[in-house]
Amino acid sequence: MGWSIAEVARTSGVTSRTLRHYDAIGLLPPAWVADNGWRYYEHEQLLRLQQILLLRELGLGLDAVAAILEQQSRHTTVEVLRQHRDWLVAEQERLARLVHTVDRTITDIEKGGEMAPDTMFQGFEHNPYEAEARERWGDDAVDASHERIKALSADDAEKARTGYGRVHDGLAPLLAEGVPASDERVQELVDLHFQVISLFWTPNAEAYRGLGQMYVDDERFRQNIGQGNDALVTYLRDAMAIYADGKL
Amino acid sequence: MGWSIAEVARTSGVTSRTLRHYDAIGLLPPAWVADNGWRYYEHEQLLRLQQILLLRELGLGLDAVAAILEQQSRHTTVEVLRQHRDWLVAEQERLARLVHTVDRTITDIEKGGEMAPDTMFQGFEHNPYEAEARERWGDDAVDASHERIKALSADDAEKARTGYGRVHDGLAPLLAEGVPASDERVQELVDLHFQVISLFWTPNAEAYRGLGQMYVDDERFRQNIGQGNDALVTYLRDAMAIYADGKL
DNA sequence: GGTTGAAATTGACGTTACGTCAAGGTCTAC
DNA sequence: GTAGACCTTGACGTAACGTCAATTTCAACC
Repeated sequence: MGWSIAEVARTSGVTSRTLRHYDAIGLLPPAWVADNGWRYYEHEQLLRLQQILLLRELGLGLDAVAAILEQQSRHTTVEVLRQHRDWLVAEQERLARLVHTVDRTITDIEKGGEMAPDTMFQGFEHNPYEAEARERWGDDAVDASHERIKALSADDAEKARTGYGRVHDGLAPLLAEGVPASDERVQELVDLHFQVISLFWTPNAEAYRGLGQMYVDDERFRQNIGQGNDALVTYLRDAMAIYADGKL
Repeated sequence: MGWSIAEVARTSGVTSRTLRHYDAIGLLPPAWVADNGWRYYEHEQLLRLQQILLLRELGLGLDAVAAILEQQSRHTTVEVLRQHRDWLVAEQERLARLVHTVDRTITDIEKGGEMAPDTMFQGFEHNPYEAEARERWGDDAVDASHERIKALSADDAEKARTGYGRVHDGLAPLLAEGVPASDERVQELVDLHFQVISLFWTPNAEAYRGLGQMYVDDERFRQNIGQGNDALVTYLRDAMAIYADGKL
Protein backbone atom coordinates (compact mmCIF):
# COMPACT_ATOMS: atom_id res chain seq x y z
CA MET A 1 0.00 0.00 0.00
CA GLY A 2 1.10 3.54 -0.62
CA TRP A 3 3.71 4.85 -2.98
CA SER A 4 7.45 4.85 -2.62
CA ILE A 5 9.41 8.05 -2.79
CA ALA A 6 10.52 7.54 -6.39
CA GLU A 7 6.97 6.84 -7.52
CA VAL A 8 5.72 10.01 -5.90
CA ALA A 9 8.63 11.92 -7.39
CA ARG A 10 7.89 10.69 -10.88
CA THR A 11 4.17 11.39 -10.82
CA SER A 12 4.48 14.82 -9.26
CA GLY A 13 7.50 16.07 -11.11
CA VAL A 14 9.82 16.72 -8.20
CA THR A 15 12.98 14.89 -7.22
CA SER A 16 13.19 12.44 -4.39
CA ARG A 17 15.74 14.75 -2.82
CA THR A 18 13.06 17.42 -2.63
CA LEU A 19 10.68 15.02 -0.92
CA ARG A 20 13.35 14.07 1.57
CA HIS A 21 13.99 17.75 2.16
CA TYR A 22 10.31 18.40 2.77
CA ASP A 23 10.33 15.54 5.23
CA ALA A 24 13.44 16.86 6.94
CA ILE A 25 11.91 20.29 7.53
CA GLY A 26 8.60 18.79 8.57
CA LEU A 27 6.67 20.20 5.66
CA LEU A 28 5.59 16.86 4.25
CA PRO A 29 6.27 13.80 6.37
CA PRO A 30 5.48 10.50 4.66
CA ALA A 31 2.36 8.60 5.69
CA TRP A 32 4.53 5.99 7.33
CA VAL A 33 8.08 4.74 7.40
CA ALA A 34 8.85 1.06 7.06
CA ASP A 35 11.22 -0.83 9.34
CA ASN A 36 13.93 -0.53 6.73
CA GLY A 37 13.59 3.25 6.78
CA TRP A 38 11.79 3.58 3.46
CA ARG A 39 9.24 6.36 3.15
CA TYR A 40 5.75 5.60 1.91
CA TYR A 41 3.17 8.17 0.85
CA GLU A 42 -0.62 7.90 0.70
CA HIS A 43 -3.24 9.87 -1.18
CA GLU A 44 -3.39 12.48 1.57
CA GLN A 45 0.30 13.27 1.22
CA LEU A 46 -0.03 13.54 -2.55
CA LEU A 47 -2.74 16.11 -2.07
CA ARG A 48 -0.67 18.06 0.40
CA LEU A 49 2.24 17.92 -2.01
CA GLN A 50 0.07 19.39 -4.75
CA GLN A 51 -0.91 22.20 -2.41
CA ILE A 52 2.72 22.83 -1.58
CA LEU A 53 3.65 22.97 -5.24
CA LEU A 54 0.74 25.26 -6.04
CA LEU A 55 1.84 27.73 -3.41
CA ARG A 56 5.49 27.35 -4.25
CA GLU A 57 4.74 28.33 -7.83
CA LEU A 58 3.54 31.65 -6.53
CA GLY A 59 7.07 32.29 -5.34
CA LEU A 60 6.35 31.74 -1.68
CA GLY A 61 9.09 30.47 0.59
CA LEU A 62 8.63 27.11 2.19
CA ASP A 63 8.11 28.72 5.58
CA ALA A 64 5.22 30.74 4.19
CA VAL A 65 3.83 27.64 2.55
CA ALA A 66 4.04 25.83 5.86
CA ALA A 67 2.28 28.70 7.61
CA ILE A 68 -0.59 28.58 5.14
CA LEU A 69 -1.02 24.83 5.28
CA GLU A 70 -0.74 24.81 9.05
CA GLN A 71 -3.60 27.26 9.47
CA GLN A 72 -5.78 26.05 6.63
CA SER A 73 -7.71 29.29 7.07
CA ARG A 74 -8.77 31.53 4.26
CA HIS A 75 -7.98 34.61 6.31
CA THR A 76 -4.41 33.59 7.07
CA THR A 77 -3.84 32.43 3.53
CA VAL A 78 -5.01 35.67 2.00
CA GLU A 79 -2.99 37.58 4.58
CA VAL A 80 0.19 35.71 3.70
CA LEU A 81 -0.49 36.04 -0.01
CA ARG A 82 -1.02 39.77 0.35
CA GLN A 83 2.25 40.18 2.20
CA HIS A 84 3.94 38.14 -0.45
CA ARG A 85 2.35 40.25 -3.14
CA ASP A 86 3.61 43.42 -1.48
CA TRP A 87 7.06 41.95 -1.32
CA LEU A 88 6.92 40.99 -4.99
CA VAL A 89 5.88 44.49 -5.98
CA ALA A 90 8.60 46.08 -3.86
CA GLU A 91 11.19 43.76 -5.35
CA GLN A 92 9.93 44.52 -8.81
CA GLU A 93 10.32 48.22 -8.19
CA ARG A 94 13.79 47.72 -6.84
CA LEU A 95 14.73 45.84 -10.01
CA ALA A 96 13.19 48.56 -12.15
CA ARG A 97 15.38 51.13 -10.41
CA LEU A 98 18.40 48.90 -10.93
CA VAL A 99 17.63 48.55 -14.62
CA HIS A 100 17.48 52.29 -14.90
CA THR A 101 20.73 52.79 -13.05
CA VAL A 102 22.48 50.12 -15.09
CA ASP A 103 21.23 51.71 -18.29
CA ARG A 104 22.56 55.06 -17.19
CA THR A 105 25.88 53.55 -16.26
CA ILE A 106 26.16 51.79 -19.59
CA THR A 107 25.59 55.01 -21.50
CA ASP A 108 27.98 56.79 -19.18
CA ILE A 109 30.66 54.26 -19.91
CA GLU A 110 29.96 54.24 -23.61
CA LYS A 111 30.18 57.96 -23.68
CA GLY A 112 33.37 57.57 -21.73
CA GLY A 113 34.46 55.22 -24.48
CA GLU A 114 33.97 57.91 -27.05
CA MET A 115 35.26 60.82 -25.10
CA ALA A 116 37.19 59.96 -22.00
CA PRO A 117 40.18 58.33 -23.71
CA ASP A 118 40.50 61.32 -25.91
CA THR A 119 40.09 63.53 -22.91
CA MET A 120 42.73 61.50 -21.25
CA PHE A 121 45.22 61.80 -24.03
CA GLN A 122 44.35 65.36 -24.74
CA GLY A 123 44.97 66.07 -21.12
CA PHE A 124 48.39 64.57 -21.56
CA GLU A 125 49.08 66.25 -24.83
CA HIS A 126 50.37 69.53 -23.56
CA ASN A 127 51.57 68.56 -20.19
CA PRO A 128 54.46 66.48 -18.83
CA TYR A 129 52.29 63.33 -18.80
CA GLU A 130 52.20 62.81 -22.54
CA ALA A 131 55.45 60.90 -22.54
CA GLU A 132 54.09 58.62 -19.86
CA ALA A 133 50.88 58.19 -21.79
CA ARG A 134 52.76 57.15 -24.91
CA GLU A 135 54.75 54.72 -22.89
CA ARG A 136 51.72 53.30 -21.17
CA TRP A 137 49.31 52.90 -24.07
CA GLY A 138 51.68 53.08 -27.04
CA ASP A 139 52.06 55.66 -29.76
CA ASP A 140 49.32 54.17 -31.86
CA ALA A 141 46.70 54.55 -29.19
CA VAL A 142 47.63 58.14 -28.51
CA ASP A 143 47.75 59.04 -32.17
CA ALA A 144 44.49 57.27 -32.85
CA SER A 145 43.02 59.21 -29.99
CA HIS A 146 44.12 62.46 -31.58
CA GLU A 147 42.51 61.35 -34.79
CA ARG A 148 39.27 60.49 -33.08
CA ILE A 149 39.12 63.71 -31.17
CA LYS A 150 39.54 65.64 -34.39
CA ALA A 151 36.81 63.55 -35.97
CA LEU A 152 34.35 64.20 -33.20
CA SER A 153 31.42 65.57 -35.12
CA ALA A 154 27.92 66.71 -34.36
CA ASP A 155 26.97 63.10 -35.02
CA ASP A 156 29.06 61.81 -32.21
CA ALA A 157 27.77 64.51 -29.98
CA GLU A 158 24.30 63.36 -30.83
CA LYS A 159 25.17 59.76 -30.18
CA ALA A 160 26.52 60.71 -26.80
CA ARG A 161 23.52 62.84 -26.01
CA THR A 162 22.24 60.64 -23.24
CA GLY A 163 25.59 60.14 -21.57
CA TYR A 164 26.60 61.16 -18.09
CA GLY A 165 22.97 60.83 -17.24
CA ARG A 166 23.25 59.94 -13.60
CA VAL A 167 25.41 62.94 -12.83
CA HIS A 168 23.50 65.30 -15.03
CA ASP A 169 20.14 64.24 -13.63
CA GLY A 170 21.22 64.90 -10.11
CA LEU A 171 23.22 68.02 -10.71
CA ALA A 172 20.74 70.11 -12.66
CA PRO A 173 18.14 70.46 -9.90
CA LEU A 174 20.82 71.26 -7.35
CA LEU A 175 22.13 74.05 -9.54
CA ALA A 176 18.61 75.32 -10.02
CA GLU A 177 18.15 75.39 -6.28
CA GLY A 178 21.29 77.45 -5.89
CA VAL A 179 23.08 74.81 -3.80
CA PRO A 180 26.79 75.68 -3.61
CA ALA A 181 29.24 73.41 -5.40
CA SER A 182 30.80 72.51 -2.09
CA ASP A 183 27.54 71.08 -0.78
CA GLU A 184 27.61 67.48 0.26
CA ARG A 185 24.94 66.43 -2.22
CA VAL A 186 26.89 67.96 -5.07
CA GLN A 187 30.10 66.37 -3.90
CA GLU A 188 28.40 62.99 -3.74
CA LEU A 189 27.48 63.31 -7.38
CA VAL A 190 30.99 64.33 -8.26
CA ASP A 191 32.20 61.32 -6.37
CA LEU A 192 29.97 59.19 -8.59
CA HIS A 193 31.41 60.92 -11.65
CA PHE A 194 34.90 60.30 -10.38
CA GLN A 195 34.16 56.65 -9.75
CA VAL A 196 32.74 56.02 -13.19
CA ILE A 197 35.78 57.72 -14.69
CA SER A 198 37.98 55.70 -12.37
CA LEU A 199 36.66 52.44 -13.71
CA PHE A 200 39.12 52.87 -16.52
CA TRP A 201 41.35 55.77 -15.72
CA THR A 202 42.36 57.14 -12.36
CA PRO A 203 43.20 60.81 -12.54
CA ASN A 204 45.17 62.50 -9.83
CA ALA A 205 43.97 65.79 -8.34
CA GLU A 206 45.55 67.93 -11.02
CA ALA A 207 44.30 65.83 -13.92
CA TYR A 208 40.81 65.73 -12.49
CA ARG A 209 40.76 69.49 -12.03
CA GLY A 210 42.01 69.85 -15.58
CA LEU A 211 39.29 67.54 -16.85
CA GLY A 212 36.66 69.79 -15.31
CA GLN A 213 38.25 72.84 -16.91
CA MET A 214 38.27 71.11 -20.24
CA TYR A 215 34.58 70.42 -20.00
CA VAL A 216 34.16 74.18 -19.92
CA ASP A 217 36.75 75.12 -22.50
CA ASP A 218 35.94 72.59 -25.18
CA GLU A 219 32.74 73.33 -26.99
CA ARG A 220 31.90 69.69 -27.72
CA PHE A 221 32.25 68.62 -24.10
CA ARG A 222 30.36 71.67 -22.96
CA GLN A 223 27.56 70.84 -25.31
CA ASN A 224 27.44 67.14 -24.53
CA ILE A 225 27.53 67.51 -20.82
CA GLY A 226 25.53 70.66 -20.38
CA GLN A 227 22.98 70.04 -23.09
CA GLY A 228 22.83 73.75 -23.69
CA ASN A 229 23.08 74.66 -20.05
CA ASP A 230 26.56 76.15 -19.84
CA ALA A 231 26.11 77.14 -16.23
CA LEU A 232 25.77 73.47 -15.39
CA VAL A 233 29.17 72.72 -16.87
CA THR A 234 30.81 75.55 -14.97
CA TYR A 235 29.08 74.28 -11.88
CA LEU A 236 30.44 70.78 -12.48
CA ARG A 237 33.93 72.17 -13.04
CA ASP A 238 33.83 74.06 -9.75
CA ALA A 239 32.53 71.04 -7.93
CA MET A 240 35.23 68.85 -9.46
CA ALA A 241 37.91 71.32 -8.40
CA ILE A 242 36.61 71.28 -4.85
CA TYR A 243 36.48 67.50 -4.93
CA ALA A 244 40.02 67.32 -6.24
CA ASP A 245 41.29 69.63 -3.51
CA GLY A 246 39.48 67.82 -0.78
CA LYS A 247 39.64 64.13 -1.65
CA LEU A 248 42.49 63.58 -4.07
CA MET B 1 51.36 54.06 6.92
CA GLY B 2 48.06 52.85 5.52
CA TRP B 3 44.76 52.26 7.24
CA SER B 4 43.72 49.40 9.43
CA ILE B 5 40.71 47.31 8.52
CA ALA B 6 38.41 49.06 10.97
CA GLU B 7 39.41 52.48 9.69
CA VAL B 8 38.68 51.48 6.12
CA ALA B 9 35.41 49.94 7.22
CA ARG B 10 34.31 53.12 8.96
CA THR B 11 35.19 55.50 6.16
CA SER B 12 33.68 53.36 3.41
CA GLY B 13 30.60 52.17 5.18
CA VAL B 14 31.17 48.43 5.04
CA THR B 15 31.95 46.04 7.86
CA SER B 16 35.36 44.62 8.55
CA ARG B 17 33.86 41.19 7.94
CA THR B 18 33.07 42.28 4.40
CA LEU B 19 36.64 43.40 3.85
CA ARG B 20 37.95 40.10 5.20
CA HIS B 21 35.55 38.33 2.85
CA TYR B 22 36.77 40.33 -0.12
CA ASP B 23 40.29 39.40 0.87
CA ALA B 24 39.37 35.74 1.24
CA ILE B 25 37.91 35.52 -2.27
CA GLY B 26 40.75 37.54 -3.74
CA LEU B 27 38.61 40.48 -4.75
CA LEU B 28 40.42 43.03 -2.61
CA PRO B 29 43.63 41.93 -0.94
CA PRO B 30 45.11 44.46 1.48
CA ALA B 31 48.16 46.45 0.41
CA TRP B 32 50.24 44.50 2.89
CA VAL B 33 49.90 42.31 5.91
CA ALA B 34 51.97 42.97 9.03
CA ASP B 35 53.89 40.28 10.87
CA ASN B 36 51.10 40.03 13.40
CA GLY B 37 48.65 39.25 10.61
CA TRP B 38 46.94 42.63 10.59
CA ARG B 39 45.71 43.91 7.25
CA TYR B 40 46.65 47.38 6.06
CA TYR B 41 45.13 49.22 3.12
CA GLU B 42 46.50 52.03 0.98
CA HIS B 43 44.90 54.60 -1.26
CA GLU B 44 44.88 52.21 -4.20
CA GLN B 45 42.82 49.66 -2.30
CA LEU B 46 40.37 52.34 -1.20
CA LEU B 47 39.83 53.24 -4.81
CA ARG B 48 39.32 49.65 -5.80
CA LEU B 49 36.88 49.27 -2.95
CA GLN B 50 34.91 52.23 -4.23
CA GLN B 51 34.78 50.64 -7.65
CA ILE B 52 33.59 47.40 -6.14
CA LEU B 53 30.85 49.17 -4.21
CA LEU B 54 29.80 51.15 -7.27
CA LEU B 55 29.33 47.97 -9.27
CA ARG B 56 27.80 46.08 -6.38
CA GLU B 57 25.13 48.76 -6.09
CA LEU B 58 24.06 47.88 -9.60
CA GLY B 59 23.12 44.49 -8.27
CA LEU B 60 26.05 42.65 -9.82
CA GLY B 61 27.39 39.53 -8.15
CA LEU B 62 30.92 39.64 -6.80
CA ASP B 63 32.11 37.34 -9.57
CA ALA B 64 30.83 39.77 -12.18
CA VAL B 65 32.45 42.63 -10.29
CA ALA B 66 35.72 40.72 -10.25
CA ALA B 67 35.43 40.04 -13.98
CA ILE B 68 34.97 43.71 -14.71
CA LEU B 69 37.81 44.89 -12.52
CA GLU B 70 40.08 42.17 -13.82
CA GLN B 71 39.65 43.20 -17.42
CA GLN B 72 39.47 46.94 -16.92
CA SER B 73 38.14 47.13 -20.45
CA ARG B 74 35.19 49.19 -21.53
CA HIS B 75 34.05 46.48 -23.88
CA THR B 76 33.99 43.76 -21.25
CA THR B 77 32.37 46.04 -18.73
CA VAL B 78 29.58 47.05 -21.04
CA GLU B 79 29.16 43.44 -22.05
CA VAL B 80 28.79 42.31 -18.46
CA LEU B 81 26.48 45.18 -17.65
CA ARG B 82 24.28 44.37 -20.62
CA GLN B 83 24.01 40.75 -19.58
CA HIS B 84 23.17 41.88 -16.10
CA ARG B 85 20.58 44.26 -17.45
CA ASP B 86 18.98 41.48 -19.46
CA TRP B 87 18.86 39.35 -16.36
CA LEU B 88 17.29 42.16 -14.38
CA VAL B 89 14.61 42.69 -16.99
CA ALA B 90 13.84 38.98 -17.20
CA GLU B 91 13.61 38.75 -13.44
CA GLN B 92 11.37 41.78 -13.37
CA GLU B 93 9.05 40.16 -15.86
CA ARG B 94 9.01 36.98 -13.87
CA LEU B 95 7.99 38.93 -10.79
CA ALA B 96 5.30 40.75 -12.74
CA ARG B 97 3.84 37.42 -13.79
CA LEU B 98 3.99 36.22 -10.21
CA VAL B 99 2.20 39.34 -8.97
CA HIS B 100 -0.51 38.68 -11.50
CA THR B 101 -0.85 35.06 -10.52
CA VAL B 102 -0.90 35.88 -6.83
CA ASP B 103 -3.58 38.50 -7.43
CA ARG B 104 -5.66 35.98 -9.28
CA THR B 105 -5.21 33.42 -6.57
CA ILE B 106 -6.20 35.92 -3.89
CA THR B 107 -9.41 36.77 -5.68
CA ASP B 108 -10.03 33.09 -6.31
CA ILE B 109 -9.68 32.36 -2.64
CA GLU B 110 -11.76 35.33 -1.60
CA LYS B 111 -14.46 34.30 -3.99
CA GLY B 112 -14.08 30.86 -2.52
CA GLY B 113 -14.59 32.48 0.84
CA GLU B 114 -17.89 33.84 -0.28
CA MET B 115 -19.12 30.95 -2.32
CA ALA B 116 -17.27 27.73 -1.77
CA PRO B 117 -18.38 27.12 1.83
CA ASP B 118 -21.93 27.67 0.76
CA THR B 119 -21.33 25.49 -2.21
CA MET B 120 -19.94 22.95 0.12
CA PHE B 121 -22.87 22.99 2.47
CA GLN B 122 -25.37 23.29 -0.30
CA GLY B 123 -23.76 20.32 -1.86
CA PHE B 124 -24.39 18.45 1.34
CA GLU B 125 -27.85 19.79 1.84
CA HIS B 126 -29.80 17.31 -0.17
CA ASN B 127 -27.51 14.41 -0.10
CA PRO B 128 -26.34 11.91 2.51
CA TYR B 129 -23.42 14.14 3.49
CA GLU B 130 -25.42 16.76 5.29
CA ALA B 131 -25.35 14.84 8.56
CA GLU B 132 -21.62 14.54 8.30
CA ALA B 133 -21.33 18.22 7.50
CA ARG B 134 -23.33 19.18 10.58
CA GLU B 135 -21.13 16.95 12.65
CA ARG B 136 -17.95 18.28 11.17
CA TRP B 137 -18.58 22.01 11.19
CA GLY B 138 -21.47 22.28 13.61
CA ASP B 139 -25.08 23.25 13.09
CA ASP B 140 -24.33 26.94 13.36
CA ALA B 141 -21.92 26.92 10.48
CA VAL B 142 -24.27 25.02 8.26
CA ASP B 143 -27.25 27.16 9.15
CA ALA B 144 -25.23 30.33 8.73
CA SER B 145 -24.19 29.03 5.37
CA HIS B 146 -27.79 28.59 4.37
CA GLU B 147 -28.47 32.13 5.48
CA ARG B 148 -25.58 33.46 3.47
CA ILE B 149 -26.47 31.57 0.37
CA LYS B 150 -29.96 33.00 0.54
CA ALA B 151 -28.50 36.46 1.03
CA LEU B 152 -26.26 36.23 -2.00
CA SER B 153 -27.35 39.26 -3.94
CA ALA B 154 -26.33 40.97 -7.12
CA ASP B 155 -23.93 42.92 -4.94
CA ASP B 156 -22.05 39.85 -3.90
CA ALA B 157 -22.04 38.63 -7.44
CA GLU B 158 -20.52 41.95 -8.44
CA LYS B 159 -17.92 41.73 -5.70
CA ALA B 160 -16.94 38.30 -6.86
CA ARG B 161 -16.85 39.36 -10.48
CA THR B 162 -13.12 38.93 -10.90
CA GLY B 163 -12.94 35.58 -9.19
CA TYR B 164 -11.84 32.28 -10.66
CA GLY B 165 -9.77 34.37 -12.97
CA ARG B 166 -6.95 31.97 -13.65
CA VAL B 167 -9.28 29.20 -14.70
CA HIS B 168 -11.60 31.44 -16.64
CA ASP B 169 -8.76 33.13 -18.52
CA GLY B 170 -7.38 29.85 -19.68
CA LEU B 171 -10.64 28.08 -20.36
CA ALA B 172 -12.39 30.63 -22.57
CA PRO B 173 -9.93 30.51 -25.48
CA LEU B 174 -9.86 26.70 -25.39
CA LEU B 175 -13.61 26.60 -25.62
CA ALA B 176 -13.51 29.08 -28.47
CA GLU B 177 -11.03 26.86 -30.28
CA GLY B 178 -13.34 23.90 -29.89
CA VAL B 179 -10.87 21.90 -27.82
CA PRO B 180 -12.68 18.95 -26.19
CA ALA B 181 -13.15 19.01 -22.42
CA SER B 182 -11.03 15.91 -22.13
CA ASP B 183 -8.03 17.68 -23.67
CA GLU B 184 -4.92 17.80 -21.57
CA ARG B 185 -4.82 21.58 -21.51
CA VAL B 186 -8.38 21.76 -20.26
CA GLN B 187 -7.71 19.11 -17.65
CA GLU B 188 -4.66 21.03 -16.46
CA LEU B 189 -6.85 24.04 -15.80
CA VAL B 190 -9.39 21.91 -14.00
CA ASP B 191 -6.55 20.53 -11.94
CA LEU B 192 -5.69 24.09 -10.97
CA HIS B 193 -9.31 24.72 -10.07
CA PHE B 194 -9.35 21.58 -7.99
CA GLN B 195 -6.18 22.56 -6.20
CA VAL B 196 -7.38 26.01 -5.28
CA ILE B 197 -10.60 24.50 -3.99
CA SER B 198 -8.56 21.88 -2.16
CA LEU B 199 -6.66 24.49 -0.22
CA PHE B 200 -9.63 24.56 2.12
CA TRP B 201 -11.94 21.76 1.17
CA THR B 202 -11.14 18.47 -0.47
CA PRO B 203 -14.08 17.11 -2.40
CA ASN B 204 -14.26 13.50 -3.43
CA ALA B 205 -15.16 12.53 -6.99
CA GLU B 206 -18.90 12.70 -6.44
CA ALA B 207 -18.81 16.03 -4.63
CA TYR B 208 -16.57 17.53 -7.27
CA ARG B 209 -18.82 16.37 -10.06
CA GLY B 210 -21.77 17.78 -8.13
CA LEU B 211 -20.00 21.10 -7.74
CA GLY B 212 -19.61 21.36 -11.50
CA GLN B 213 -23.28 20.58 -12.01
CA MET B 214 -24.22 23.23 -9.49
CA TYR B 215 -22.23 25.82 -11.39
CA VAL B 216 -24.61 25.13 -14.27
CA ASP B 217 -27.83 24.81 -12.30
CA ASP B 218 -27.49 27.80 -9.99
CA GLU B 219 -27.95 31.09 -11.73
CA ARG B 220 -25.64 33.04 -9.46
CA PHE B 221 -22.75 30.62 -9.96
CA ARG B 222 -23.43 30.43 -13.65
CA GLN B 223 -23.32 34.19 -13.90
CA ASN B 224 -20.24 34.65 -11.72
CA ILE B 225 -18.20 32.01 -13.40
CA GLY B 226 -19.34 32.34 -16.97
CA GLN B 227 -19.69 36.09 -17.07
CA GLY B 228 -22.58 35.71 -19.45
CA ASN B 229 -20.98 32.86 -21.32
CA ASP B 230 -23.16 29.92 -20.31
CA ALA B 231 -21.42 27.56 -22.69
CA LEU B 232 -18.23 28.14 -20.70
CA VAL B 233 -19.90 26.93 -17.53
CA THR B 234 -21.23 23.82 -19.19
CA TYR B 235 -17.78 23.25 -20.60
CA LEU B 236 -16.26 23.58 -17.14
CA ARG B 237 -18.84 21.15 -15.73
CA ASP B 238 -18.03 18.56 -18.36
CA ALA B 239 -14.33 19.00 -17.80
CA MET B 240 -14.79 18.67 -14.04
CA ALA B 241 -16.78 15.47 -14.50
CA ILE B 242 -14.04 14.02 -16.66
CA TYR B 243 -11.46 15.08 -14.11
CA ALA B 244 -13.46 13.51 -11.32
CA ASP B 245 -13.77 10.24 -13.18
CA GLY B 246 -10.15 10.12 -14.14
CA LYS B 247 -8.24 11.47 -11.17
CA LEU B 248 -10.44 11.23 -8.10
C1' DG C 1 21.90 -19.68 -2.24
C1' DG C 2 24.36 -16.22 -4.82
C1' DT C 3 24.40 -12.41 -7.98
C1' DT C 4 22.77 -8.41 -10.16
C1' DG C 5 20.40 -4.13 -11.04
C1' DA C 6 17.18 -0.81 -9.42
C1' DA C 7 15.92 1.82 -5.60
C1' DA C 8 16.35 3.15 -1.03
C1' DT C 9 18.92 5.20 2.97
C1' DT C 10 21.85 8.72 5.54
C1' DG C 11 25.50 11.87 5.39
C1' DA C 12 27.96 15.87 3.71
C1' DC C 13 29.56 19.50 0.72
C1' DG C 14 28.34 23.46 -2.54
C1' DT C 15 25.71 27.56 -3.72
C1' DT C 16 25.63 33.84 -2.26
C1' DA C 17 27.52 37.30 0.53
C1' DC C 18 28.29 38.05 4.17
C1' DG C 19 26.20 38.31 9.83
C1' DT C 20 27.21 36.69 14.02
C1' DC C 21 29.36 34.63 17.72
C1' DA C 22 33.59 32.50 19.93
C1' DA C 23 38.23 31.95 21.55
C1' DG C 24 42.37 34.01 21.74
C1' DG C 25 46.41 37.26 20.43
C1' DT C 26 47.97 42.50 20.06
C1' DC C 27 48.30 47.32 20.78
C1' DT C 28 47.88 51.63 23.47
C1' DA C 29 47.37 54.10 27.45
C1' DC C 30 47.22 54.73 32.28
C1' DG D 1 50.06 45.19 35.07
C1' DT D 2 45.75 45.69 33.25
C1' DA D 3 41.74 47.48 30.95
C1' DG D 4 39.73 48.35 26.63
C1' DA D 5 39.88 48.64 21.85
C1' DC D 6 41.18 46.16 17.92
C1' DC D 7 42.90 42.37 15.44
C1' DT D 8 43.10 37.36 13.98
C1' DT D 9 41.18 32.70 12.33
C1' DG D 10 37.43 29.39 12.59
C1' DA D 11 32.96 27.93 12.17
C1' DC D 12 27.98 27.95 11.89
C1' DG D 13 23.72 29.91 9.65
C1' DT D 14 21.02 31.54 5.72
C1' DA D 15 17.15 28.94 1.08
C1' DA D 16 16.15 25.17 -1.20
C1' DC D 17 17.62 21.90 -2.74
C1' DG D 18 21.66 19.57 -6.50
C1' DT D 19 25.04 16.44 -6.52
C1' DC D 20 28.01 12.93 -5.31
C1' DA D 21 29.40 9.00 -2.09
C1' DA D 22 29.10 4.97 0.66
C1' DT D 23 26.06 1.58 2.11
C1' DT D 24 21.79 -1.28 2.46
C1' DT D 25 17.49 -3.40 0.67
C1' DC D 26 14.43 -5.49 -2.53
C1' DA D 27 12.92 -8.35 -6.42
C1' DA D 28 14.22 -11.37 -9.79
C1' DC D 29 16.93 -14.74 -12.13
C1' DC D 30 20.27 -18.76 -12.44
